Amino acid sequence: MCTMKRTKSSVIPASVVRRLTEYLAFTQTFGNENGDQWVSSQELAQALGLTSSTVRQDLSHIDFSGISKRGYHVRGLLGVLEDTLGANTIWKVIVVGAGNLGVAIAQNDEFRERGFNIIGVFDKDDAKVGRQVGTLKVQNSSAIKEFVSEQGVDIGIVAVPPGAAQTVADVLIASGVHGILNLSLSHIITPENVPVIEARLTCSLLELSHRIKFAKTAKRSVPRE
Amino acid sequence: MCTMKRTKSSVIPASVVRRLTEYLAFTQTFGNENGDQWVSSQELAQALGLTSSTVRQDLSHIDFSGISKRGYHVRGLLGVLEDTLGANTIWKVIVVGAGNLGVAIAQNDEFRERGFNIIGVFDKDDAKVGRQVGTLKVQNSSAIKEFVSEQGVDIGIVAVPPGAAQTVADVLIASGVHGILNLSLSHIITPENVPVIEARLTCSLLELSHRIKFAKTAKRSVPRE
DNA sequence: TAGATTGTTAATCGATTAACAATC
DNA sequence: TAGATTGTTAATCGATTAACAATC
Repeated sequence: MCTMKRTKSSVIPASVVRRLTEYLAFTQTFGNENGDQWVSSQELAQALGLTSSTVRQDLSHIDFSGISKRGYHVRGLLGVLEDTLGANTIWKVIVVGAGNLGVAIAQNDEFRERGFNIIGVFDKDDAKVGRQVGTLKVQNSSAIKEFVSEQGVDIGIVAVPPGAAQTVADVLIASGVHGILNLSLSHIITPENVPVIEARLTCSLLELSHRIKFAKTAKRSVPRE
Repeated sequence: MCTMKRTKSSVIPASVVRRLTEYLAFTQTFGNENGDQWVSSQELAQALGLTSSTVRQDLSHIDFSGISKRGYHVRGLLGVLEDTLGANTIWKVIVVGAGNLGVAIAQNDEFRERGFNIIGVFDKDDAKVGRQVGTLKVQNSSAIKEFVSEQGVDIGIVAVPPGAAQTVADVLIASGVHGILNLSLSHIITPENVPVIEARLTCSLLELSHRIKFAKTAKRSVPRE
């Protein structure tokens, strides 16, 4: 199913990778909805609020060619995007922090369906340890290290209160995870070989809050073609 | 409590606003932890993986001055950041989509504590309508418009399946919300006067997945001073 | 063939960093 | 005073957009 193509140039800029995830999401629904074989840079741009130029630049980073006058073959594009983003890889994931958010993440089937297989939930609060979360039981945070190395956990999701985030991240890194998704309010610093993605809802809400407050003076950055 | 200062230049770039939210988060815990009166651009930079130059540039966008040899007064900085980000404003928020994620968001006390007051949860699935979510009952999506205009809802959080996201957004916009937080997989297009922030966990996980897969060739972008 | 759309180069724009005078 | 740290200007770097030859 997944051809062993590699990306053309070795490093794809983060800004481009972020948009690749959007192209993937769009292409997936696009294919389903109207069985179209082809999608143009123009169409992609319009759907995602970009210029067609940006789309073509972005897609030039992956090892896949469009065809003049037609555009990009939808299923082919889908396949290459999946390869590039690791969307067809099964990852072993644990969640640290069994608060509201952590529990919700752990129970969310969507992640599993997309290959992010949550196989453990941890909390340092004894009152939460042992609780059932979907098919899993909350384990004590002291067990993280052993669990990660025994199970070969790839990704740690950090969903703890701000003060504890860096400490938890340090444990995860020492335990051997390959990447971290940070949902906690405070920034996490990791060594070069452990990428971290910050996905903090409160920060996003504050950004929105600012934009609303100063909406009159703000200019949008979404071009229409 | 909130001095009526305004930002210096009318528009703060989105990249800067995003970091302001991080400065805020850091400053809040920094103040609490070690009662320090002053924080330098150097310290902020180190904590957040930036250069001190970036920090000073960023802070030059807000109407607040540091003092040579000492840095920035922590409480003062905190106040101005809160003003700029609207962190001391109470917003009325509704959640559309009562799936796992939507329900988790609605029940998460942290948002309420930070001024994002969730006063309604909606779903178009009759099976979910009427269910209790914390102190709220899930309402039918058909009631969104009336609810938004009557209650003066400011922010709509979209947590529905990808196909439905734009439709839901359109209803929210027509109903008069001032901003949208999009948690659904697909991109949302809004008119200029309704800012939208994309906060999609699956996209973040895919970004992480890519970075892990191609870690050897990737360069980190977090400078150390 | 003629027209549309790609891939790519060059131009523009914006964001980050370096450097340093001002100042506490 | 001497030294440290700000605020700001200028330089660099990277990302986006425009333009157009190649091509299907």
